[in-house]
Amino acid sequence: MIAPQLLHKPATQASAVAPPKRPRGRPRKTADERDDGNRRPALLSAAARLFRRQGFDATSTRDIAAAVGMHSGSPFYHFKSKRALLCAVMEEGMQAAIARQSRAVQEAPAGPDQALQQLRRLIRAHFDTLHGRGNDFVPVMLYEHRSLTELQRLALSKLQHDYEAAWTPVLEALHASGHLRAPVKLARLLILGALSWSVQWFDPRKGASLDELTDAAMALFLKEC
Amino acid sequence: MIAPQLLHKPATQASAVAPPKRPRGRPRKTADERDDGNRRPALLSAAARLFRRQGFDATSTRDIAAAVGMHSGSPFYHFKSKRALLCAVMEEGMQAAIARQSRAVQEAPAGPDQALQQLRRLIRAHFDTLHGRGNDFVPVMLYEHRSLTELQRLALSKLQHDYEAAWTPVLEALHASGHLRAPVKLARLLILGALSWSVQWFDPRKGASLDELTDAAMALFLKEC
DNA sequence: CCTACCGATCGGTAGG
DNA sequence: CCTACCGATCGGTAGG
Repeated sequence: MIAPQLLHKPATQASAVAPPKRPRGRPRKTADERDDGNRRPALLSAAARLFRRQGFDATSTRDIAAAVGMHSGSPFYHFKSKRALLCAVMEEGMQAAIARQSRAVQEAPAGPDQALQQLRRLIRAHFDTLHGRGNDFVPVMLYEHRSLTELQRLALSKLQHDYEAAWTPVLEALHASGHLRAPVKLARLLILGALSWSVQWFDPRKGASLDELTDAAMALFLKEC
Repeated sequence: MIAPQLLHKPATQASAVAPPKRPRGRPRKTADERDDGNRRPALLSAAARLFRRQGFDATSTRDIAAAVGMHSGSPFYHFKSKRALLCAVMEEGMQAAIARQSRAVQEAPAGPDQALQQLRRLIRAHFDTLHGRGNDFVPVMLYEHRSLTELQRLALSKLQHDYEAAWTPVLEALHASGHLRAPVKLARLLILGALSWSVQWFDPRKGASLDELTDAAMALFLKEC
């Protein structure tokens, strides 16, 4: 019989540098039950931040390990390759972006200018995805798409399609009402490009705010009517 | 004693692999007179193509050397580092782009809608710079800006500024005439982004042509009036 | 521009 | 998740 208090971690512990002691006791059966399972999100976040700042090739797996207090070989316990880690970052980012996007669109109030409000919310949600605090996952995808294998690209293309698909009905409505003159398909590509390119120049600490950016984008793409 | 013929290479020789014989005769004095002086443009073109396709980090200097039939150390005879080669590619690309752009703007006929025609030509010239045959230099700049040193970025920023500056008076005229509603500075950033992002999705072999793309962009950004 | 080479770094792994 | 390590690759250089 094991004393109950031995099943608990010590209260004080240098959590960032020293590896936490493994909890002992009953055997762990599923991956979710493992204590080290919760290092995976930290690994993903650190990788996203470093990949965004330095690029995929310029970031070593040793950099990533060090950023979360691991030793050089340990990331490969969680991900079978550096590329798999990159792909996981992108998938995580796209899932969060899709969730954020559909939340935003659903909040748009019904009314005569509903499509306009929906577009505004899509644009604003996109900027949040790119420039929100800690949102490095999707910018990594925009930059490092080329570093994936063909198979990984295929896995991601469904998520990308879902993300972009949300724009089509809104743009079609705006085209029908005369707010948008360009062909819908090209308009979608150009609009998403205009917004996404902001990762190259937008600095949250100076210049326009995300709200002002959203206003400017709306004014640029839409006719008054 | 060694038979003289053993000192000569065999007469038949695969020319792509074997290095060409040096011309003999009078000594060469200036760099321009050297036979190898004309290998530099080939090196730049090969580097641009490979950097665009594979990325800067994923392309080795050995890849580049092989693409022009050199041996692995020889590119460093022409460029003092891999980064210097990258920077030269970008400078070359920006100079060509600026020349192409000012040619295009000057061709615009005077008239009541001159600013409209100038914007159309700016857009079309930008697409040519990104998607014209052999125009890999500027796309490399858009992708690999991060791989430069701080000093190199500084050297390039003047060229970039000159390129972007050409858009401002045109956009200001269109703003004044009511064709453009968004603030000029943000409009310029968003427009250039929309166009530049096309390196991610445009395929000259299918879908819209560059002329159709230009039409769509004009329709997207401008009001009828 | 070639030959021959170096030092450093990197992704990844075996075994515990 | 750590320890200890490997094979491969890479940018760059000395000397000719």
